[in-house]
Amino acid sequence: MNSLAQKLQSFEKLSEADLAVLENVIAKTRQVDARQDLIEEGDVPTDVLLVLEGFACRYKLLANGRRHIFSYMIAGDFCDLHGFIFRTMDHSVATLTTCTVVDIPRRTVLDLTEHHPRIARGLMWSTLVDQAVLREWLVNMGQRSAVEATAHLLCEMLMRLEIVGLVSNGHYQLPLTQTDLADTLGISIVHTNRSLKALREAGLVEMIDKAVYIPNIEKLKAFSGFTANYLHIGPGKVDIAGVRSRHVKTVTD
Amino acid sequence: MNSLAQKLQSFEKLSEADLAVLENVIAKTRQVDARQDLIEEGDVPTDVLLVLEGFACRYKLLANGRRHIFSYMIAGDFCDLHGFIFRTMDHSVATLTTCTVVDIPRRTVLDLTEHHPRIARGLMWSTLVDQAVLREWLVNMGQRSAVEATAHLLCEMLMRLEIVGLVSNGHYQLPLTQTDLADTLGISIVHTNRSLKALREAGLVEMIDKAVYIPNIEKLKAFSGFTANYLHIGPGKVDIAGVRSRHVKTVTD
DNA sequence: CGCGAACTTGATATTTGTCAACTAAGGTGG
DNA sequence: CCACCTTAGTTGACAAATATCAAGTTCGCG
Repeated sequence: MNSLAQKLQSFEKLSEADLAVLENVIAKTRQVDARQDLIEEGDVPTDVLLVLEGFACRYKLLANGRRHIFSYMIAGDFCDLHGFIFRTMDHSVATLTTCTVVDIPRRTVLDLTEHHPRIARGLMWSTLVDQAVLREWLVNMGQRSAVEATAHLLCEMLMRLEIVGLVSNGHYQLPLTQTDLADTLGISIVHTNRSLKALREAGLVEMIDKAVYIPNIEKLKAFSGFTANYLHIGPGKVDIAGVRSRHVKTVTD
Repeated sequence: MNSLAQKLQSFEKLSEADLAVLENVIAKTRQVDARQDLIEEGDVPTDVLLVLEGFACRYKLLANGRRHIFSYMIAGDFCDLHGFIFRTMDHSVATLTTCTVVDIPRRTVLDLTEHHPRIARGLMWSTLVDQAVLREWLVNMGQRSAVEATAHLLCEMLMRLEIVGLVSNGHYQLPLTQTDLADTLGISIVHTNRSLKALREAGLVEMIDKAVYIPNIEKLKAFSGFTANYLHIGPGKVDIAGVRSRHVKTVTD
C-alpha cells in the first residue's frame, strides 16, 4: 500500500475501489533534490502536489527578508488541497531532503472528491490534522519559552515520525539546520543554538548531526507541556511492516 | 440568503437545490450570551457548531494557566468541520459577544458532503482559508515585532469584517479586551497596552472603547507588512444588501 | 589546501515580561 | 442616590528573555 492510502486508511476504511483509484493516482512519481522549491508563493499550480517520501516544508518569505516555516511535510504526509481550491499559492513549499513527489491533476482530485466520499473525508481529516498542528505551533510560539518550544517541536516530530515507522528506540533523523529551526520557532539562530544546548545539558535530548535521540520521552513531554491529543492519532488501523509500533500509545480519538 | 450560503457562494455558485438544503440546515438557531464556552477541549461533540452572528474565538488553556487564542470567528463565519471529523475536541470555542449559533447534526453534514459536492468543496475552501489565516498568524508572531503584529491583526480584522459589511468608513467594532489581544499575540497585557498606544501615537489607529478607526489603511498595511492574498477573497460573488462593498478590492484570486 | 556552510560562544543591546500602583467606568445592594 | 465592588485600562520601574554583533571552530568538499 502506498503512503497516501496508508495515511487515509488510518482515518477510515477504504473500499477496494478506493484503493485501486489511489494506486493509480500516485503512479507517476518524480525525484526532487534537497533544498529545491517545489512551488512558490504567487504560483498558479496546475496540479496538486503530494510528497510520498522525504522531508519538505512550507514557508513564506517576508519583505524584510525574514523567512518563516510553518509546517513540515514528512514521509507519508501528503500536501493539503491548497493548490486545488485556491488559484494562487499564498506560500511556498520546498524540499529539505531528496523527495519523491507526485503531481496529481486537478481533474483527478475533483473526481476523487465527487465520486469517492470516503477519500474526500480522508482528505478533510488530513487537512484538519494539519490545521491542529498549526494551532499547536501557535500555542508553542505564544505561550512557551524558547527552550520549551524547542523541546515541544522535538516531541512532536518524534510522535509524527513514529507513526510512519521512522523512529527506532527514541532515535530519529531530523534533517533541519539550526537556521531552519530558528525560522520555525520564530527565534534567532543563536538562541536556537543555546536552547538546544540547554536541552542537551538537561539530559532531555541528545543530538549528533541530524540525529536526534530522546532518552526519556515522558520527561521531555512534561518539560515542554506536550500532549499528543492534537495529532488525532487514529484508532490504530495503520499497520507498518505488519507490526504496529510499540511506542505509539493507542488513543481512541 | 443566510450567511452560511453567502459565504459558500463567494467561492462557488451553488444550485437552487444546494441553497434549499442550506436554508433547511440553519433553520433552528439559538442565542448564546457573551463570554460563554460553546464547546470545551476534551468534549465529544454530537453536532457541528456554526456561528451565524456575533464574535467567537477558539482557544486552548495550558497546564500553566496560560491561554492562547488562535482564531476569531466573526459574523458570517462558520465553524470548520473539526467536530465532524474528530471525535474529541483538541481546543475550546467560546463566544465573545452574544451569538446566534446553529447545531448541525453529524448526519446532516455527512449528507452534505456526500450528496452536494459543491457544498463539500465550499466547506473545504472555508477550512483552507482558516488554515491560511493560522499560517499568517504564525508569521505574525514569529517574524514581526509586537507593535507590527498588533497592527497586522487590526488590518486583518478590517479586511475580514469589511467582506461581511461590518466596516463603514474605516470604522469597526472589535469586541476584544486587551487581555484577549495579549493572549492572541502571545505577548503580555502591559506590552499589548503599550503597542496599542504606540499605534495611536503614530496616528495609525484610533481606538475608543471597542471601536477601531483606521484613518489610512495603506499606511497601516505598509507598517505591518500586511498583504491580503492569504485571505483568498473571492472573485466578488458575495453581494451584501445588494451593493458590493466599495472598500473591498476585487482580487481575482 | 583552502573555502563555505553550519555550529558555537562571549559580550552587549533591545525587546518584552513582571510587579505594583493607580484611574476610570459600570453594576449592585443598601 | 450613593458606597463599594469588580473589571478594564494605564503607567513607571525593574527584571528576564531574546536579539544582535563579532569572533571563533569544525567539517566536508573541490
